Amino acid sequence: MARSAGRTRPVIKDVAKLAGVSAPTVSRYLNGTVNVTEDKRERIAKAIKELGYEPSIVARALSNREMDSVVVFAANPSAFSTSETNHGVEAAARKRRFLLNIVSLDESDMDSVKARVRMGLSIRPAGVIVYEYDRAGIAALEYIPKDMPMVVVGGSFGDGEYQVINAERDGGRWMTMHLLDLGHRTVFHVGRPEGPTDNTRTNGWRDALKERGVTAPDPIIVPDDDLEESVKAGRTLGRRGDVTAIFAGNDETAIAVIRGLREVGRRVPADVSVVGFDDRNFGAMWNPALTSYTQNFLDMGERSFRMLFEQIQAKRAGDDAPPSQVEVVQGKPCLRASERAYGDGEIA
Amino acid sequence: MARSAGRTRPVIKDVAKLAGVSAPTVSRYLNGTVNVTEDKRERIAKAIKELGYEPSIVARALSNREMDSVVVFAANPSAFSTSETNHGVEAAARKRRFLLNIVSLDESDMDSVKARVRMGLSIRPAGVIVYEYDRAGIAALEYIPKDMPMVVVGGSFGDGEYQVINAERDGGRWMTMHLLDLGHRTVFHVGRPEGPTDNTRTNGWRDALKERGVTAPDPIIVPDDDLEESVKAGRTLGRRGDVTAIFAGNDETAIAVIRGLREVGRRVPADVSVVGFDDRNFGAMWNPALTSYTQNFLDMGERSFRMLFEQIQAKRAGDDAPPSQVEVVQGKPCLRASERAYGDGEIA
DNA sequence: CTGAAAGCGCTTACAG
DNA sequence: CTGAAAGCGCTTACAG
Repeated sequence: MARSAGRTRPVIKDVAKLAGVSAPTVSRYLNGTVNVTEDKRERIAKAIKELGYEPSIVARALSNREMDSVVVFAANPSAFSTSETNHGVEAAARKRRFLLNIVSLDESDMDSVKARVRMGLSIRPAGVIVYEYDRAGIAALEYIPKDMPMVVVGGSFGDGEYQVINAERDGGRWMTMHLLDLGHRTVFHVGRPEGPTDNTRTNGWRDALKERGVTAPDPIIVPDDDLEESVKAGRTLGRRGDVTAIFAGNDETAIAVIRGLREVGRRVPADVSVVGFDDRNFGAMWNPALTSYTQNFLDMGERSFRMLFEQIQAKRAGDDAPPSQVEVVQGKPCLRASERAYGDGEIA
Repeated sequence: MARSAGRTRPVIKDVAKLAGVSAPTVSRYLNGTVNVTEDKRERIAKAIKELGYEPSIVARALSNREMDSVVVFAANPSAFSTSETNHGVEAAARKRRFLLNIVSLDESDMDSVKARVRMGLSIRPAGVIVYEYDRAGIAALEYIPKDMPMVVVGGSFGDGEYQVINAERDGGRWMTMHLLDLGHRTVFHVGRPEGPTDNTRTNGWRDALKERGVTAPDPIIVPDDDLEESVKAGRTLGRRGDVTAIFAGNDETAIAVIRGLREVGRRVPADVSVVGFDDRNFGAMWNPALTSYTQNFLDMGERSFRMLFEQIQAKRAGDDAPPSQVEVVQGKPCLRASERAYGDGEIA
């Protein structure tokens, strides 16, 4: 547990003195705003190295009225999707020497959203990223000044200007199509509450059925974290003769549904095909190994920062904002053993 | 997607003018460093409210040479333990109006540790929290100045001054004891690579066996994320006649071990008891429902910040640093159905 | 191309 | 208790 000795950090003036130039010249060298003659460049570089100088990002921020920092506003901060996206943002930000601030939002405390956003903005970040999967994220938008570079992650294809969307809806559509392609007449759905955006798995399921011209059965919506309800949904569906394929809103739900199905004597996948979503929670080791769909949140995070950075650069250069854009980050299916073609049942 | 209009924020001078006092007086009111007369207090409070004034944390930071911010250094940023601890830190920090910066470390890129730490320190945070579960975390310590308030999370009971430790080792000991209490002669272990601290599950397993005077069998260490190896370990152990109880280093491993055991014809828990750790990944829905051990990372995060804040306050007040301390955050066992008393096998 | 001056928005001695 | 002044460490017009 060695700790280095605490000596006071050198400042720009120290560098200037050692290099025999003025502080503004060092500043210009650092920021590349104006040309600095070659010999001075060299002396400055040498001085910086010798002193181990690192510019104060705080002083720079006060001067620039803006900090080289992004703040991420996210409800549900300990979800895998959130932390993995954060990680991607941080990695991309670090390359530009931007710091990441995390401000959590709380779905169950909507009153605090405004205060939290203001607190996050109090460092005057260069830009913000809002995870718009839920009401808190959407509420946050209202408090973010219009001229602040911003990108919205994960939400709807609404009227936002800069968005990075994940394949929630596309994925749901894909999984449902897959089941339909296997010959199932229709696909039932056990999903989670939908939230405020339309980029949802459940909508993807609806899309697929609609495209194939089959009427969507009523979806069964189970509260988050209530596995017992999902087991019950499995039993309910298992007792019906016409259920041969189920798209579950996530892997936990799928596994609970399978349990319910078995409790009423249905085999998976022999009698009923069940697929999940997220590819988390160890579905690959399940019996049968669970077919699922995985998303690339790391990539989403990186792309979000890059999209934000374009806006920041344009703003700093005094240019027009880049054209608005929506990037869709595709996930991919993980085909395993929990589903099968319709009619193959007797073989199992 | 409403965005509020961007007007420029009021500064301390605006408040001073409106309240009919000087800026330093507003500052004193805000920081409570010196008494301000009642009538002025009221006028200032009114002006702040009227203008919607929020102090610039950046300007304050430049003046104080310190920002109201904590930086967390953590490798493995998308792990549940990390993000949940972060969440706790953030929640506690927010109460003190501190911001949270996240800087990820990378186990596979030890060369970057120094640069990342320096970058994190470049905002001059009031304190830092280092997650010391791995080599990168430990390496980071070296670059943090001695006079910087710091708390170390999760690591060993080493020579650190301020530590918040989770129940890795205690938990491992508890689970092993539990199996021993059920009458098993010994407990085998399939664990993950141990890392650099001694606060590990595997050490807890050793502790328990030692306390009971039983010689520890060789542990089987499987690489992270290599489930096949764990399945293999299950097969290997299953072929031996003397294996009746296994403590797995986490739930994934436990489930893979169970699979291996079954492949060679052993029943769980009838023939072999298996327990996991972490209580993640849906072990409760497994068949048999997996006995495991859960930790409170949220609480760890909150405690870490509070411990840090004590140091920060002392430093700012010019007082001596608080006495060094180690807080151990206990987890708790989740007893389910994957283990049973030794000798009950024939009943199953 | 480069330096002296002023300013970003606070806080902290220093007088009163 | 309170105000005028100076300073935190940068950057950006403004002259040269």
